Amino acid sequence: MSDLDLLDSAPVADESKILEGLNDSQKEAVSSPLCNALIIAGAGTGKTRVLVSRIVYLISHYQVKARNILAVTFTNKAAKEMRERIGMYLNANDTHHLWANTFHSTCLRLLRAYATQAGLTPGFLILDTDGQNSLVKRIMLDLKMDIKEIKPSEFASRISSLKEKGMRADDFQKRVNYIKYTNKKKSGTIEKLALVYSAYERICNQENSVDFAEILLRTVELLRSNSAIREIQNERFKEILVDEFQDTNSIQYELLTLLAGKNSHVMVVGDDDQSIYSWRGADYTNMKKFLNTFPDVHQYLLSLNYRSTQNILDMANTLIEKNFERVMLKNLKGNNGTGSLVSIFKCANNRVEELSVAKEIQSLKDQGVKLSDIAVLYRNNYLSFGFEQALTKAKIPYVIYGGQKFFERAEIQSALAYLKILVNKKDDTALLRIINLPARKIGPKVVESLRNISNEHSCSIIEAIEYLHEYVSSSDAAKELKTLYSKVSAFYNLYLELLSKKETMRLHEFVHHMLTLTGLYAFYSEKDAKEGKSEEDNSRYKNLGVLVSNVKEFEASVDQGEVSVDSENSAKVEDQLTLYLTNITLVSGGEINENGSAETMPFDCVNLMTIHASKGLEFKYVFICGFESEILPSSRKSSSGDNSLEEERRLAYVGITRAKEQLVISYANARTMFGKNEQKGASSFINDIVESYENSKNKPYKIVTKI
DNA sequence: GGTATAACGATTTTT
DNA sequence: TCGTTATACC
Repeated sequence: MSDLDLLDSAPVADESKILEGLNDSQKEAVSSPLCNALIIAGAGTGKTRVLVSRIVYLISHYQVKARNILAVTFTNKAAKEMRERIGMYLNANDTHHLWANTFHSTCLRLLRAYATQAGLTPGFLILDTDGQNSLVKRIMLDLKMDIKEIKPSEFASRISSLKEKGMRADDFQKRVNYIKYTNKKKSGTIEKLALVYSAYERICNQENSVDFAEILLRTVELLRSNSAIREIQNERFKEILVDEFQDTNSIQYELLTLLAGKNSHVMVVGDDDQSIYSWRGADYTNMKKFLNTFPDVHQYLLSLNYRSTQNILDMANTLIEKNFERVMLKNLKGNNGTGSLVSIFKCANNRVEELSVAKEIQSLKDQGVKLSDIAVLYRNNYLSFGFEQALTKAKIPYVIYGGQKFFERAEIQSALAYLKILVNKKDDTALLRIINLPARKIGPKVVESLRNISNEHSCSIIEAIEYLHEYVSSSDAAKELKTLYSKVSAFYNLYLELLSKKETMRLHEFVHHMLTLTGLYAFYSEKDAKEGKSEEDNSRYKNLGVLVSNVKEFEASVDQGEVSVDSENSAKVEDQLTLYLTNITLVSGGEINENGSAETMPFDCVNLMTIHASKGLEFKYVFICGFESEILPSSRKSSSGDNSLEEERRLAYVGITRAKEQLVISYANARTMFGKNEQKGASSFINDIVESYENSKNKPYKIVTKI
């Protein structure tokens, strides 16, 4: 046993303290024996607290070593929160050894450690959604497909969901052949998809890049096929905990079965009533599956709600009762008293709705309510516009969650593309983005010739240029190739210079240098000027500067050891730039402020967001707007799941259960949308609730008419 | 290689 | 309605 291991097993917090303040059912779950367990945790019932306490309990009571525990979440935000909360109980060493991460970073860590065995070249990069779309587009154009008929993004997302079902391109091709054989018609689209998928798979391999779904699928395949590696993980992960289990898809489920060994235990926490991502592949029936397939699953139910008043919970309970496909029926009980009645604003039209909500917020503000305690939620992003206007008019500050993300901006993506080709010269997707940006007279003709060479030699475009360079320096080179090289030589020299400079300076200095040398700074500041953008207001030039700051901040956090450079299994020390690029595609935390750090609002303001984005959050005052037919439930039929009505109901349920003290539900009888005037009226969900309380004297709501 | 014009299409979103 | 995007055309 090493010194580290001794430290590792030292008890950290005393047991009574961990269980202190928990209610009986929470205590039961936290102190569960070492076994497989399913915790069904209703909204606001302290699910994260139970998970955190359980981990601490495993270490202090069962003497499980921190390094033998794996906690998995869906979002980085949730992972970060969990690590922070656990960190308050554990010593630094335990916290360091514990794996508390998203599914994707967990898998990525394994893939980095076993890159070769997984069929990857170390240093592979992650292809984000934009990159994926542009690659699919490139493929479809090459295959002479009509990208108007089928949008590349449509195929891209279908490829992702195939991967999430564990289906590879050749599996899919076989299935398509079978369908073609049995059902002669209507196979056109899927035949095309099969072609695109197989080309996509091939190019990703060539370019040494993996998309999000690939990270999971490759890990599953690695563990499936390599029993030695699988056994190491089984040995290591004795206790596995999963948050938001209702959001797992089939590949994630399989991953869990592969990570858990015969002697491991899996504890999953979830709420089927809050499953709102099935359109993205999430399958809450995994909860039932878990119960039926894992051995001896203990079940725990948390239904005491610490968040909301009983009136709010009654609304939620009444609504969700209409769902038939629930895994576990639960009725949320609160301990915060009855509270005030839920208001249903019945508005003449959307303008009235917007003004009424703004007016109500104004009066809360006048009562001294903190604006950050207020949220305006809506089903669709485009509904935010009217509320923005009304709030602006009333001079009430607000933030919108989930606008355009910093790293998705064109200028940032271009800068990153330059960085990517320096780390991974096989990344043609990145190269094609910037080979002629800023313009350097490398048009489609030149690019085509380069791609012909790269196809011939089955190498990347940069490698093709390298090859050209060598060939041209030899005496009797063909004339066409000489002229071709002369057109790209300036770019090639730039590439070489960047490559060598990269090694001589600090990363953020290098990025700054790169932006100057490539001419991106000049290019974008000119563009800003042309469009009359003031230097300050979100100019692209400024954003490039923010990128440099962000890199600087990243460097500082690496120095402080905050970013885990995995020391176990893999002895390889990652290139810092690779690490940065991976980090921002996988862990980019949304908005970034002018200092390059994760954004927190410096002043008090109202929160505007979709109901989806509000999951996991809570606010004292919540307005759910546009609670109308065709909007909620949405009139659009989902492509895959046919239970869309139940999912929409769960979505409304999630919205309602965000509110702690006061809830306003509003709808408009008439709405101008996309220039057209439409009559909509109350959501069927409102009608259902009203009907349920028809003969009741104790209605949890009141209807307020606004004209 | 940049600009004008037409055409399109518009749930939800994390990794 | 409004923003993005592909295409045609200098």
